[in-house]
Amino acid sequence: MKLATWNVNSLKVRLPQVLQWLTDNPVDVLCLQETKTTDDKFPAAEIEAAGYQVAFSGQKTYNGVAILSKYPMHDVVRNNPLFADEQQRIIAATIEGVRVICAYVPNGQSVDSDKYRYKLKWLEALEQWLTAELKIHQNLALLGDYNIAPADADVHDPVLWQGQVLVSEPERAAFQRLCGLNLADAFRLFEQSEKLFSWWDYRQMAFRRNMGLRIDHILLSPSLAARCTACVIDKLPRKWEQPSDHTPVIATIE
DNA sequence: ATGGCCTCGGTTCGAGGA
Repeated sequence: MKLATWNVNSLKVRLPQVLQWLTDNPVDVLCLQETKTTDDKFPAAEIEAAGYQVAFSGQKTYNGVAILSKYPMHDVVRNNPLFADEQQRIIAATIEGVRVICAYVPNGQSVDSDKYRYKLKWLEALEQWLTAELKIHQNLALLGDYNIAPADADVHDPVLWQGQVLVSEPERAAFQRLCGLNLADAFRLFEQSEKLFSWWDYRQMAFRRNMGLRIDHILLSPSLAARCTACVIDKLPRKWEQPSDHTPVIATIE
């Protein structure tokens, strides 16, 4: 089973790329973030025509998440039941015995902002909900845009980024608390090259200069981590015309 | 160079992203 996550930065703009990517990478499950579209405008027919079932939770202009699956989805849940949130940032479904949670963690803007405090509260509530979910589901995968680079190895220039949003200690501590629920960062289960990232700013020719961060992650419960044989970042779509600033991450479960 | 880009909504700019 292959599980993937991709922040597409507008599904309306990126739908052709998503369909192309699925043709090239026929994963079983693809979690999308920043669909930026209301549910009535979601391109379900086009995705279904490509052989995927779809569950989505969107809003106008901002946020929005979706799960694309080759297999039926059960017990679909939108948002964290422990956290009242106007923003559509979570959708979950059980697929082939795996609880798949697709998350778009708030960006936080800057460490002194209200948005940052919202981010930390949001992550705390996510931890609480995951604790309950893990008691119910042995096989659980949390995929998405975490907007956190967990360690300096995930940052192109740790000195430049020190203390900044996406990298700050409270955010990293929140990420570690998720790992403390016995969730494993699939990417770090394997030996990886240095300076592999999942996001690059549109400005400053950041992609060409590999000025990136690894902020898109797949966390796996112990039973899934034991069956995980690979986790890779696919840089290719970042080289396409009019790309998302994020690129897909894929985990293989045997 | 305390900024550069992309998307959206909806107008010709501001908000938000990261």
